[in-house]
Amino acid sequence: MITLKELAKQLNVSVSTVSKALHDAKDIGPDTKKRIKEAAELYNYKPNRTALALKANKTQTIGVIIPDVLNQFFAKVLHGIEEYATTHNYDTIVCVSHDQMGKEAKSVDLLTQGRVDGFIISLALETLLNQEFSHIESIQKNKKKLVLFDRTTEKVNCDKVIINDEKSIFDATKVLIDSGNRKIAFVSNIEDLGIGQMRKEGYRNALKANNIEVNNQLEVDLTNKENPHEIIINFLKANKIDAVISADNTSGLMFQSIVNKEMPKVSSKITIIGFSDEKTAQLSYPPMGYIDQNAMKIGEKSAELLINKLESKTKTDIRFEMPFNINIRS
Amino acid sequence: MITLKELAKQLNVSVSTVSKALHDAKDIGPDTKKRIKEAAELYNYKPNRTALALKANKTQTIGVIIPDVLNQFFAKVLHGIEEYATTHNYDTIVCVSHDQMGKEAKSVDLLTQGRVDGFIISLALETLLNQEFSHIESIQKNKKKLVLFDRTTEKVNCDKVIINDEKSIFDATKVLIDSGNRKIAFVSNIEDLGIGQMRKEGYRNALKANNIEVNNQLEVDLTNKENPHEIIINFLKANKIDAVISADNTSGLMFQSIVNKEMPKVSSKITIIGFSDEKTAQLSYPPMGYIDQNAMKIGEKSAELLINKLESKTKTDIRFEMPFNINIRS
DNA sequence: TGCAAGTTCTTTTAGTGTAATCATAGTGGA
DNA sequence: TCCACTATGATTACACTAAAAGAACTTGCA
Repeated sequence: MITLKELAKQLNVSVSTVSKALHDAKDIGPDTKKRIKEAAELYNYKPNRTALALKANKTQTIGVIIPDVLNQFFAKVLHGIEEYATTHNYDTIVCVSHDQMGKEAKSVDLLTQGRVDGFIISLALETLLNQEFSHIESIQKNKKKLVLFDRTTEKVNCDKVIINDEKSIFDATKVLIDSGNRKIAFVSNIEDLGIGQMRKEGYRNALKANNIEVNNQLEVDLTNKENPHEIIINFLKANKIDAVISADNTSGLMFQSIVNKEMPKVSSKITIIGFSDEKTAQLSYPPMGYIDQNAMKIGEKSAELLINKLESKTKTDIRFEMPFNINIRS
Repeated sequence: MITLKELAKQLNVSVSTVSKALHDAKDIGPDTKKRIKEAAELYNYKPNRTALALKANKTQTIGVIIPDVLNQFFAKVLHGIEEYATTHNYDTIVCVSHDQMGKEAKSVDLLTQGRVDGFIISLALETLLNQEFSHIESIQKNKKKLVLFDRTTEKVNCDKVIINDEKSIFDATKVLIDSGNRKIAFVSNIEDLGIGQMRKEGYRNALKANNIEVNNQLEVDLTNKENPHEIIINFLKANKIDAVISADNTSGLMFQSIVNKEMPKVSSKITIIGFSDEKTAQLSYPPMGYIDQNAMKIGEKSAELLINKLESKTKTDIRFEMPFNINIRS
């Protein structure tokens, strides 16, 4: 952790000579330059990033605020952000809002004070319920850049990376219908989220579009339930189903395990699709179908949009809709 | 983002007066103090953290380097770190090593240059294989503090938070034996990790300690296998088992789903224990037993150790062994 | 030969936001 | 009048970069 000053002293030149030499300025003599560079190498000199940040008023750091790191979706997005940021020479500071507006606002506040250049945020549930965005708007007031993803709002103008939740479930349901399934159950443990509602809409709309009656007997709500297994078992006893759509990334797994146990003879014939990925889908047997939201790409895209704004490569706000893939076992 | 200077100009006083007033220095007149504080409130003045960092040579930031964010264990540890750090007024910069030594070293290098005060690291697989720790040692050379967790090494002296992998599996296996199980299978998809080996040792030692013959026919290796389902199915056909121990946090789930399908009549009688948590265990039916490593607490403890060092509350290196809990369905 | 102009290298200065130390002006009491 | 005290201001340092200034030297031309 040697500084320019110390290096200069060692070499008996001024601080600025060292600085210039290391920046390959043309007005420094070739031998001086060489001498200085060698010394810098020797002492492993690296400019202090804090000092650079202060001088340039640019921290090369992105603030990420997500509702939850334990959720696979957000973890994957974070992963994508981290990867893109690192390769573009930015650091990533992570804050978790726990879906609480207060924590979200506090994180924004803390990071705004010269800590980060911009934010990538997926809004807390509470923020969306209250429709209270003043803390988010303060980001822009303070001239920081902002990208929202997944949990966004129309009330704030900024870059956004969104997912067409309605369409993804619509399409998945249609796939099931097209393969001849009629009695399609809908399981969800995120009925309390807006995206949960939109996904349910997608399911219902797909049924309607194919002249299948919507029957809320087939909609299984596991949200915050104590006894999900019992609910599913009772449901299976009461209803004969062809296929299952899961609105989240875990209840499909649970469903499959129970179907296997309770109705092993037909379980292979019941197709289950959830929001998941290759690896997780493999955990169920037979492997679940899954809607891949490309979570990592969402992270990468968000970071890309933000960094482009920070480096003035784009001026206008971009609304990017991430495409999704539907994979089912054949 | 108003600065002291601007505030001073507004109020027609000097910068230092404002600074002092806001710090409640006793040598500032009460009405001046009040006037300044009101203005600071009005303009929402907050000291610039970068400037503070430069001045105090303290960033109030922790660098966390983990092999993978998508792994539930590391995500939980990160969560614990973030939580403890936030409540103690530290930010958390996250880097992912992807188990590559090069990335780990680069992250260390980048963050060492005045970016963070200390590190919390779980070593990359490659680092452990190569037994090459110079980049880790450089942290201490640069007077930064260091805490290692889970994937640690005896070759570096620092605070450590460790898990007794051997004992956790040993105890879990013993629980199974004590309930009368004899043919206990061992499944793992982390045979390539040191902890995977230690866990297998724990399993074997428990068998030996209870006079049960170790039979490597019962040890199922799924590490990096293309067709894990097939392997498990074949295994089940060839061996009649009483119980299963999983060395990782996913293969147990897969096993349960397959057992349900292939042998529904006895599947309830086959107890499966893996490394997991309440919520994940619930995804299998019947719910898996699980060894809870208290991952979040590992994160909290690591952050606590680091921050205590940073704030000179402790001097000596601490080696903390995190206790674990074994939960099985009754 | 002498000196201006130009070239090459190096140093000085300024500035980023903050806080601690040091300095100064003004007031009131002895 | 002078000291002590109060209130405020100026300076410095943190590590760095960029712009401007300065010094030393060479070149070119009368």
